[in-house]
Amino acid sequence: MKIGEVAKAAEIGVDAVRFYEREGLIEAPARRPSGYRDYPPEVVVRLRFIRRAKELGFSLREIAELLRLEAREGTTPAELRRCAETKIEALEERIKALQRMRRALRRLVAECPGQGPLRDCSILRSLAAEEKGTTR
Amino acid sequence: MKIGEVAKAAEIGVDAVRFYEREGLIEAPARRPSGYRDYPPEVVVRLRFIRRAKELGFSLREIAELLRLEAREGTTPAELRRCAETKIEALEERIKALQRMRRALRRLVAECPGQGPLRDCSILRSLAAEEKGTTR
DNA sequence: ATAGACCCTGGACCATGGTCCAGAGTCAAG
DNA sequence: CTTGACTCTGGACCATGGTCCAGGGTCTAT
Repeated sequence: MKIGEVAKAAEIGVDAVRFYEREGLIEAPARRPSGYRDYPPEVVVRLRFIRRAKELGFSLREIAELLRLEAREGTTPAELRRCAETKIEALEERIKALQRMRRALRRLVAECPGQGPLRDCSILRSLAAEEKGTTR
Repeated sequence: MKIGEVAKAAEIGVDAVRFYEREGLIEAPARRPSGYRDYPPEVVVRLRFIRRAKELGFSLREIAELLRLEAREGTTPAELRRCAETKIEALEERIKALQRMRRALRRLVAECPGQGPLRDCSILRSLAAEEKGTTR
């Protein structure tokens, strides 16, 4: 596949594809005699993963780490396991924080528009919790 | 409270506080005769919210929208309700995507390091789903 | 064999979300 | 009444994650 084809399939720009290659998120593909990049179709899955993970708020650095896990490139199995577990914990915190935010919004919808004295549905406080001690 | 105090309490830099003021995420505080900004303590909650939401991958624009919801500044109650519901749906997609990713990582931990033929625990595919039609 | 769509490299430029001065004033402790 | 920590404004600068040329080659259809 040519770069324009994979870019379109992954719904990103061709420049982004080349950028990810430079940044080491995808490996440099084979070249045709013309010099054109020639991609295997699997790269599309990888590119879509990158796009979606970015939308979820992961940095390219974090995405690179996830991709390294996927490729099982953490030296030993034990090392890989430890690394994956760290990532799982971080994901869990993130999920919980989003759930708290959702709960606050649900209360806003359920209680507030009734024009009553509107009980506590503070979105602000939904993220007040500190994760001290759990992570890092 | 002086800017250095709120910044420390919210665990961000004083420059960030002034930046958020310029960007309209917090309102310009009263000034002392000296010209020093003088904050009410509540601003700390708001600043912590901004910091945490940023860590969750929200842009300042999105955070501003959430803060507007919190302040019930969506014109009519119906409008506010509609807006909040949109945000809830978006949150739900995000939560689901993170859960899929977590599941993939859990499988990686559970199955792979046993050096067996390692079954399918593709992290890549955990985000393959497209949200077409649901949002927007 | 030529137009139009695509690809190459390299570098300029952009938005976001800040940080880091400089130069000047403020404030609390000793 | 001076020293050191803090604050002010304004502007330069930074990292991230790209986009957008320019100048040139390639490919395919007519």
